[in-house]
Amino acid sequence: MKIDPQKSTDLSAQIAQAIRDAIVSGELIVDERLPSEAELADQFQVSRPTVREALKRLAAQSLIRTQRGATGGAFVNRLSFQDAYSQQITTSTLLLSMNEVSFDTACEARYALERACAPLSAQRRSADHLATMRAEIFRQAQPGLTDEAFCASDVAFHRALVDGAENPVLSYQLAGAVEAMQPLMNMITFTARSREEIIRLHSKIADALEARDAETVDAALVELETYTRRLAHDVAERRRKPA
Amino acid sequence: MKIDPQKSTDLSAQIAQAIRDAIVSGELIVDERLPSEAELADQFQVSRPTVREALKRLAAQSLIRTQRGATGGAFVNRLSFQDAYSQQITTSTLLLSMNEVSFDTACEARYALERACAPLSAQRRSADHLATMRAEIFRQAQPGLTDEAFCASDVAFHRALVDGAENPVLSYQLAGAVEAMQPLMNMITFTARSREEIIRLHSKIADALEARDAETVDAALVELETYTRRLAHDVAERRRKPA
DNA sequence: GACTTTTAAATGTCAGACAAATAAATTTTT
DNA sequence: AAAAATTTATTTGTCTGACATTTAAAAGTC
Repeated sequence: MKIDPQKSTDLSAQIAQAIRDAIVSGELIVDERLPSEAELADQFQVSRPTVREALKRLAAQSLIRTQRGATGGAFVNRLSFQDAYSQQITTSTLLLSMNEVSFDTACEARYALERACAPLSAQRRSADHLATMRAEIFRQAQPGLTDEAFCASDVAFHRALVDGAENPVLSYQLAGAVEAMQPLMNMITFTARSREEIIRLHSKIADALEARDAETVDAALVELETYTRRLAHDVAERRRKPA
Repeated sequence: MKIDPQKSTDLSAQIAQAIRDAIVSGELIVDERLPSEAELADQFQVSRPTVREALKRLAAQSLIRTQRGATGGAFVNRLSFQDAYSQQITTSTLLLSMNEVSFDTACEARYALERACAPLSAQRRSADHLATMRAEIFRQAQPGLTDEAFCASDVAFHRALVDGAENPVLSYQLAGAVEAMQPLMNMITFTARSREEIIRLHSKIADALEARDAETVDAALVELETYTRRLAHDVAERRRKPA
């Protein structure tokens, strides 16, 4: 691991990259302890604060974890699906909120991906997944539910659908697509009528999954996508020329 | 923005989280300048190195960028699709390499997602996308191509397929799935015979996309998935009881 | 007015120190 | 001898203060 002191970028960024490369390439393996901050400072010929800045960069990506004390230090972290999930959700959410991505574009991507899970989910969903979906449908039918709570339940429903495919990689990839839509969905006001329709489609999906009927799940997802986009479109219309 | 000095976690982590929350919630908007490090140190009642560690954490996630000089400082960064891509690829790659994800699982996820793009790509692909795909197919047919180069070209081919859907959100989500497979694919030795078969299927995909025939694209992708999994399976077999 | 120089403000880096946590080694007590 | 308490060494976490470097604006000069 070497750094180029001539380079224009920050030393801490260079050091972080050097260590990151070592991890990605397998030179440093999971749970391996890195040299102490003092030793790293020596190796890279920089001060300890600079090394620490580099380590914090890596910690922010969950690539390392640190422990204090006699046997402490920085250790290569096994990136858990959980950590990967939350990073993906943060990144996806920010990406959508900062780049004027149209609702249609995001919605299209989300449903395209979700439909990719549907056949697998129809094949493999457990009773547990089904129970989660039914429970969320029940919650969505409660009167007096806020729009935010309705959206959150919607996300939980769709996550159960995705998780039903029993493929952790797929669940991970979808987490961003589904959760990042929530802020966009929150702009929609769900009337009693529209909630009813959504619940109807959710039920249709749950029923079809129970029957392991992939085609009907797909059809219901298409319907749901169309309906959601219509709702968003109406909101946009009403905002353009209000009452 | 407040932090709790009682909390057990690092001060720099708490400060980073406080600022991150402010960005995600929209309290801090794109291109807005954060207070200087000295001012932040004052506000949070910590020292400047601690503030700097927090800022480096945020920089590692591309949430802020820093500039030196008189009008410099830390600015809220507009998360570009490019930045989001690379983060996703790094995370996905590490996730797969560190968690003993089976080739089958990763492969299934990848092709499920890719097939989700196929209909859109058949509808919208430009001549440019097609040209890229043809060029990569041509490259793949070159004799003397290393396995790594063949894999890289394979990735480029599939990226063109995904990009053909003309949905940046979809491209972003797929980037991880497609690129993260590359290290796994690199474990396969591509014989002349297997390359021939892959090229045949790639050509079939390109032809179908040219004809805007979504169904054939889908069928070819299924074939390709099956074939790829068979190849990986054979490698695993051969490794278990060698020659 | 155009060019050069100065200045001020900000980040980048360094050195050295102390605090706090933690496990191992040592000592004391039972 | 075993158990408990204490000490010690190591490492990260944090602070202070300083200087270097970069950069744009302000001041000065022709």
